[in-house]
Amino acid sequence: MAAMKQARHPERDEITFIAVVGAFCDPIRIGLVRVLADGRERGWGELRAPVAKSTLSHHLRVLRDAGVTRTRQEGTRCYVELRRDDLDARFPGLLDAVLAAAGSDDTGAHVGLAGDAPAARPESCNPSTQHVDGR
Amino acid sequence: MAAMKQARHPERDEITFIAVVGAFCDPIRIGLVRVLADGRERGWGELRAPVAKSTLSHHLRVLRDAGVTRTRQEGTRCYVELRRDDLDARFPGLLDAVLAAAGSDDTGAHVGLAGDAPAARPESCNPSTQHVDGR
DNA sequence: CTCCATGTTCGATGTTCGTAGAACAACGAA
DNA sequence: TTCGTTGTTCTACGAACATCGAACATGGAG
Repeated sequence: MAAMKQARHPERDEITFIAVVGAFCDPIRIGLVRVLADGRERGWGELRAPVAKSTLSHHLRVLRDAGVTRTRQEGTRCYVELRRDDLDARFPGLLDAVLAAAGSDDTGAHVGLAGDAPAARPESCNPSTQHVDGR
Repeated sequence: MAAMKQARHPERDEITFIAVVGAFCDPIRIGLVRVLADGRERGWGELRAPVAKSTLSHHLRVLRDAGVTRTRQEGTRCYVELRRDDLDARFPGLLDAVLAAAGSDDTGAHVGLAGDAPAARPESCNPSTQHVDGR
């Protein structure tokens, strides 16, 4: 995989409030959480955020270390998903309230999935023009 | 009052998710919010936090600027209270979820009111009898 | 008016955070 | 093996932040 060592995820009981809230403090990370809010696992490559890949990797690490997401590796790819079950068990209602609040405020709207807003191209595997959009 | 200029509080509609979550990121501020969670207005002097008064002033300002608390001045004293109504209206369920989460984690436990906290204040006595009955 | 108590603001300091580019590591394909 | 893809880690830098002490401003008490 792109990562040599599989970062460890905190156990459910090791998830702390401060770490979780800290993870929610950044618009990029909130956007990522919102993208993952439907419960589906997403590939790294699907994620679209207006930052360098190293920065995106950093944010995903913060989310993972806080126990907000779970990262899985398969071949050269990484897949990320929300740890909704653990978060709901640890802090009941917190995730839902945060998602609702962020949604009503449209926080993190500049984060999305590959092929969304304008003319959503359902073409999944299309390695042609992979130009970095940037905004 | 101790403050020459009355800082303005954001209107309900001006409260943003990021500002609120940012205010919740610090243990001291979470402790303050927890102390105010019972809905009662508290005097500045009642608050007990392990920081310098200028630092406490700073944290109270962050909370106020974020729209989390409301500060009122009377004479030389300041009184602070939680803007629960506005927060609940703006972000339903968020405050309750945060309070529950912080409570279960005991985040900000080192913040309290005059006349309770078990440790760390052997000789708190001030000339002026600051006896607060407390709860 | 002159102290004194109460907070705010300013200046300084050390730390954390978000960000990006470059180097690196691991897997799949040619 | 060599190359291309995919992420992670390293390093660096500027901005933001938490913290404190000192100076200041305001209102009440004497």
